Amino acid sequence: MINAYAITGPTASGKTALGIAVAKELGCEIVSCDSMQIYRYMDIGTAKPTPEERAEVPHCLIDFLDPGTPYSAMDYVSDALAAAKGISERGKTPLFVGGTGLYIDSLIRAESEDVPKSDPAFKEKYQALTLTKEGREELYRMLLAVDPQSALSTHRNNVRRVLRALEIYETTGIPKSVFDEATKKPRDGIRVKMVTLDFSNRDLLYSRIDRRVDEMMDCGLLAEVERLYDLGYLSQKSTAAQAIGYKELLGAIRGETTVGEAVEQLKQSSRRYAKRQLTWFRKEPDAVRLTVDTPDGMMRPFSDLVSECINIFANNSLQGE
RNA sequence: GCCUCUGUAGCUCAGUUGGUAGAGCAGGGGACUGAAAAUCCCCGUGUCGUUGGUUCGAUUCCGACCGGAGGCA
Repeated sequence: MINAYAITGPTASGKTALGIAVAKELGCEIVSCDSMQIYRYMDIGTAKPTPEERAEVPHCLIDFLDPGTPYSAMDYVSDALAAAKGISERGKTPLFVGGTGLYIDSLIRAESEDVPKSDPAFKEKYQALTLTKEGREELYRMLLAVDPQSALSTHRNNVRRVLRALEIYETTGIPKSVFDEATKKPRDGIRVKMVTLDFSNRDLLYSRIDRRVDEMMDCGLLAEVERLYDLGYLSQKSTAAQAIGYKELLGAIRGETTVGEAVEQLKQSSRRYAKRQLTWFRKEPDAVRLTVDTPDGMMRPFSDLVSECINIFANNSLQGE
């Protein structure tokens, strides 16, 4: 049994600094849980921990792929489990830090064996149908016919999910809803105590996001995006091209918008992303919520957050144990 | 000082031939297991600037006042 900790929360909530401080106190090594920090060259825009920060505490699952290399939640699970195992065997505790909710959940919850990999060729096959409303309706009807349970829990407009469910049925003959049953249980072999950072005052979160974007621009985000563009990493299908910050500034580099407009869009995309993250983490059944701000709209003292987080991790009488 | 235009949701504006109002954006809520920083769903009550008048009834018509923009002096 691997015992591990996790710190999650929306972008700009202070996960990175808190994680490092807690890791130093508790003798942890950090396993990143971020779908974009895995890529090299995307440093400023992903708010990747700096080399100095990474020198303080070992980090893994950062900076190990070229942008555009396909990577999935299941790739993350196997990489993260391997990393956690290694840390655990060295007598340390893995501390997962990051904001990619799907990755964390996939790691924590059980998975069904035999779920087929996602195959790009399958998407190609139905590409034409996804382009029209009639085609999308047809895809949905196909799913309804073979896997009504998944169809009913998936909106007909959500083409990605409809396609994925269809793919699973076509390749296995078994409805996706059957495989999904397995994910309701916790994963064997690992137990994760999770703290999610939360704000009582969202205006504070949003002003932190706005300020951080300005700081990223001051640190040369535009040049970073230009470099990725020149290296050819921001093509249509690339993961990097869908990353917040990169996709907005790409428009400015191409002359479609001004840099000022792109920065405003970037801020807004980040705010919306943070909101989605809050929605996700709010629903984590066993996570302990750590409110990082005070009622009058200030961040709580960092040392208080560190000690409170440590207390939560050290407390063995959590629910379900 | 006079004239014209204008004041409706956080913002930009529609609209009501008089029966207390609706779009876009912003914002809020939610879903989510092999693309997830992705993808998708749901949500619009606001002293219709203030105050008198006409009217069964005014946000709508009339007057005055207050704020804003422009023009003439």
